[in-house]
Amino acid sequence: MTETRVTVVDIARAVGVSKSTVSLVLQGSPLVSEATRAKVTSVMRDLGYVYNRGAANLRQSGSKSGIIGVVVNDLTNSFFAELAVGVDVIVQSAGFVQFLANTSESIDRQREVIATMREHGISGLIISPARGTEPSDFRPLVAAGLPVVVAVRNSPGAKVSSVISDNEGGIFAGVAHLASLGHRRIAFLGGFPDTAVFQERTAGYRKAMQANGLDCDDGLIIASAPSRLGGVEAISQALKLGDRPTGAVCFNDAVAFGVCDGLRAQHLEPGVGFAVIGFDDVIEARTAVPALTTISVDPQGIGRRAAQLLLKQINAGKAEAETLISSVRLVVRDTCGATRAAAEMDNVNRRQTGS
Amino acid sequence: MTETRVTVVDIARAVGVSKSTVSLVLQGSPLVSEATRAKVTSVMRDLGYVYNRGAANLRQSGSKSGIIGVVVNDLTNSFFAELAVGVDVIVQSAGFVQFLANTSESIDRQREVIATMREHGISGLIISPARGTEPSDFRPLVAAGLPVVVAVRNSPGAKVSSVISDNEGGIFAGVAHLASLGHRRIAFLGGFPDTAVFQERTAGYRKAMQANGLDCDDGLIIASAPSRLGGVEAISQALKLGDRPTGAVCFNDAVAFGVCDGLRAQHLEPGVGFAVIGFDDVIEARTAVPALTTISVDPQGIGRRAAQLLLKQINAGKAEAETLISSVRLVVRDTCGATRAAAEMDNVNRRQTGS
DNA sequence: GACCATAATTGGAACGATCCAAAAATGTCA
DNA sequence: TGACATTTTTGGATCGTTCCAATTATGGTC
Repeated sequence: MTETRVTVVDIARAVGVSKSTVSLVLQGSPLVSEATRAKVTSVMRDLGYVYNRGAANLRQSGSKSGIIGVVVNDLTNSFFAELAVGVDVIVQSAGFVQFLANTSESIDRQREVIATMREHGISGLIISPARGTEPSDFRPLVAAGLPVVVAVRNSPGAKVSSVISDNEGGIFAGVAHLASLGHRRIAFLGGFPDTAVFQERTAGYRKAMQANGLDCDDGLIIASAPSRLGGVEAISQALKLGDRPTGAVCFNDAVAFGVCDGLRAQHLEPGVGFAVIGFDDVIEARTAVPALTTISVDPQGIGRRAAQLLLKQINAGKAEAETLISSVRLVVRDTCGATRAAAEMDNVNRRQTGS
Repeated sequence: MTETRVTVVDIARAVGVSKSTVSLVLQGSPLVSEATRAKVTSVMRDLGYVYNRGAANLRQSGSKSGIIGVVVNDLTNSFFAELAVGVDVIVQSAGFVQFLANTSESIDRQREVIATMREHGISGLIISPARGTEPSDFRPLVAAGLPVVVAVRNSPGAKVSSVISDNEGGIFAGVAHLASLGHRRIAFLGGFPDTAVFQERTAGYRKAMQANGLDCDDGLIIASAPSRLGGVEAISQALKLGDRPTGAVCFNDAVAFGVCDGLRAQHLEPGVGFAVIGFDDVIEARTAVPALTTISVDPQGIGRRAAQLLLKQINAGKAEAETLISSVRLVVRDTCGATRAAAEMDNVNRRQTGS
């Protein structure tokens, strides 16, 4: 029920020094004698003093508030939750705090959230932009000299740093794997074509098809919502093609799961009649049946690297826009047919019943 | 590259009014004329003005900073990620922002994080305390008049509000379900006994055993780490008992998955030779094979209610400590044997091969 | 046009810290 | 002891906003 909060002046009065001295203690200045420092800190503890950072960075020029804004588009997606944790690890150990907000893919909410963060004087921003974010949306931020790092979703054209995963390389590896298993007609399923991630992944697809001497028919690229439902739609469309594909790399794991659902509806078993590869390696990929072959990315690592990059820029005052590409790796499980082929070799009689 | 930030005085000068008038516009005061309001807002936009909230709540007595601190013990656990999202939904729609931090179950980190949040003048705190948090840890917070809501993990003895799930009722329902399937020896597996959650869940277990006329032998309660590994250990211990249990309710889903692993190691199939019920209903519970029967809680709902409770307290100035209990429900899937019993009835020949 | 009520505007003093130049205390040495 | 260097300490002034009392503009009425 202490109505009045304790300030430096209260401390100063109690100790018998000036507020300037207390301030110096607060900043750990070497100018203050050991004796007074001890007295001051002791009294601070006794009176239950809490530092008022708002008042502090009012005086301190610029915004060294020590707050890092983190904006993600979907925190319920464990991919982004991991990302946020990665950021937090670095940010906390650097003595900063994290301001986390969720946009739920809403541009409006994203705008509001960024505005509020700026009002609170964030020292930097890490953002996984909502779909439809324009490069120009970052303009006022960089103009104000605010360090910004874009994570996961690239924003070409915006003059900001970014940390993304190796979308092209990942899909390339997936396609190459299917080709090595003997597939000739390989589809790319899912994703919105108006996103940078889609562009990068289909680029990897095209390169891999060519590199493996396969026919790169654009009809084999079927866009859809990047969701389970989108996957169902994409595969049903793919199976209607004249020269049916025998396998597919998918935009992400959600699409891949949808593709598996769609295959079963057509009495095809993923990994037997049709090979499926996802992207992300979400938790369920491991535990699903059949387990999903997928491209594994390290969201926490991306978060950590984004945070490091941002801190570097904050300390450097103003650095060049820089792009980091986080490597990915193919995790072979059951839906691509590779393990199954080996198992069948082993015992022909297993698992006769479908459903 | 605009070195000097734009302030109300700049706006005032540009428009030709006093800073006080600009301030009134900022607060949406009805005292200012429509004409000037329009001019001011327009100039604010032109000059790219950003409101300095720090300076504002320096003047505004007390801390109506508009920041809600949220502390969770493990954000990588989707349960807590969902909780944070639930909080965010309410908090954002009320015009507040969320300050999210992760403690990774570290008391030290929790202390640091709370201290930093206070320095930034949070208006309230929602916390899922790290293991080992003492009720006395909340003392200075409530003493300072800071509204606090404890979520998920109760902290009996601390004079703070809390939102928890119906641990007792959930376990009661699980035990009752197993009893209705004919089980007589039912174990409770996993969890640290020194936590409030454990106490509540075992209380539900004991009540249900008695209510169903079953022998409530304390030897059937086997504690362990609340993890997959802990589950493996707990079940191996349970199977060594003289009068072996035929089913178990587990502390949480992670333990339940571990129990399934342990059963298979003993050539028992979950849901056939032994019934298993989890708690939480994490995402993997649905997709695992066999799918986990579990007590479903609604973490996002808990988050929302915690946020609502906190906002109520913030607005009310100072309210009584209040406890909300979020209801749970039993989700019957495969590991309890109920669906299997039905399926066997249907077709005796299905699924002969294990593993 | 004088009067009044109401509407709109305005300086200056806060808020709680930091910063700076300058003062006071302390130590050193001839 | 005095002169000087060095270590500690200290009053304002300041950051960008809100608050308050006081001032000025506006409109209506007789």
